[in-house]
Amino acid sequence: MAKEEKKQSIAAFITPRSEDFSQWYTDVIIQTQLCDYTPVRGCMAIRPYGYAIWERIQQEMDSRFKEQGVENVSMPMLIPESLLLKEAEHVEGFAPEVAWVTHGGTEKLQERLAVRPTSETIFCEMYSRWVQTWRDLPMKYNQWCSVMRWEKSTRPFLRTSEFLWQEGHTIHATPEEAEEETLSMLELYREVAEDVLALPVYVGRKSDKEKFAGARATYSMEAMMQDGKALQAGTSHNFGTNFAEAYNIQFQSKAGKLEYVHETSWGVSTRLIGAIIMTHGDERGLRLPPVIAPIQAVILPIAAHKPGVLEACEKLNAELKAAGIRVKLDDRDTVSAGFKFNDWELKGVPVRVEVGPRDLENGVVTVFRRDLCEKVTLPLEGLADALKDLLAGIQKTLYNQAKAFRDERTKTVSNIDELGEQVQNGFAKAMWCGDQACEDMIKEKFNATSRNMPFDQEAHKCGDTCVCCGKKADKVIYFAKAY
RNA sequence: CGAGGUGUAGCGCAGUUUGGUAGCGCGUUUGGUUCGGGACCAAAAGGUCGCAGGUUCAAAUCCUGUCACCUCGACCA
Repeated sequence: MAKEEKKQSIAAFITPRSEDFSQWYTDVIIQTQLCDYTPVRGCMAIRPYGYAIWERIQQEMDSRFKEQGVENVSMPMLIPESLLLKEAEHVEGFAPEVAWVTHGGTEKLQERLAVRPTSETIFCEMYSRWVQTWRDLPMKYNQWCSVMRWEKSTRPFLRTSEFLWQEGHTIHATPEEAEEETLSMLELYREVAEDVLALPVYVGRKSDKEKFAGARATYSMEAMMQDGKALQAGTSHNFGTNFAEAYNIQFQSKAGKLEYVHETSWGVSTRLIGAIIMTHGDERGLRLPPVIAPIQAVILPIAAHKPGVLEACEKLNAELKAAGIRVKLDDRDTVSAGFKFNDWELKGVPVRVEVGPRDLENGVVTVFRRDLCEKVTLPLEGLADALKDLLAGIQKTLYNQAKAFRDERTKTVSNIDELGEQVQNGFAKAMWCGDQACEDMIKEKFNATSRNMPFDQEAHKCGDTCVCCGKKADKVIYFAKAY
């Protein structure tokens, strides 16, 4: 009976995922100390454990950017109103969510300054000064920074007023190069999402309705959360010469002619952390993919007061560290082993290595893998190599589980009723005529939006009439409710 | 911006209907016993009840206003 009570109190730490997904998410992020609410409306504080995940994502992304010849820069946080206003579509898209600086100290400013919601405009302005000739091209710059958008409703990591991200901005001499850049950055994002974050994604092109304000074409990767809703996890835009014309970014070509540059931009944000939580988390809390887990393995001394236990743990700690595993020895003597088990499971550490007197007698350790919540016994000898294999296996398992879930919840639909039903549950793959009126109606009826159109349309073709209006249709597209 | 909800100790809440000494659980601190799945005992610290005004002998409680946050919409990179 006492046991039952205890069980209930443990369960009470997190709202069951099955009961209330939204509350589960909030409970998990707060209790794992990834972030916290602040006195600033819609803005969160990212705590050390959450920021460590972001740093891992940054490292993985940044090294790949650099391999692609992208260089990092830093642009001002404030953008003069006149500069922001130069490209009409862009302004219209962002105006409702811009925060303004109106005063410097006690003096009212001559011209308001926008807190950047994104930095296309300032990059354009600077590119127009920096580029002269075709020999200067391409220019491929990126910045890691925060931006601010005055969102009406916010959720930690998924949509906050201020958020951390990277924004890459490139300019090219030809449309072909710009398109190639746009697609190769999307591919880079897909690779990081799937191989590093274990997030299966659908990549494809956005409809005109859903594309970025001022873009000729927008491509995205879309992940499915455990409630069946879509999360746009990264975007890559091809602006053509749209911004170049508005901001007068010209260069002299080989033929001696003045031409506009072809421009791209692409970004991912701390939203990816939200995606990891909502994709891999379970009833016990987080499950972090080993590649980005700040702590990959935690060593837990059992009966630490018994002779030899702590020493063995310290030795193992040094060995695993030397082998390149991000390991932590939890030698707190203020909490029980049972508490630590739950604590590290909540925090999603991929493996836990238990070292107790009984293990040491037999020259083994007890290893718990967080993905399957299973315990296995491994020999102490050569443990580092065994753990590396195990971590690789966990990475794969998390990806496979997420992919199986997504695939199961993605269904081809052929009429509006089927679509309406399917988007309650997951992604609907359908044929679409290309008319925005159909997207509007689907949004109106089911609160679902088009996500993107797969690149290999022929391979995904699933009919020839529009899911909404029934007219002739030649586009395959995914619909879903989205975050 | 619309609908609903919540503001009382670090956290979670009761108390508000019917005004009358500020409560409970968890956590924290100290000491002791424990230690292979969220330990136990004892003692202690901690709150101008979101904020402002009003009614009253007396307000966490009633009235007016206001702010913040949460959920669901609407809006949206």
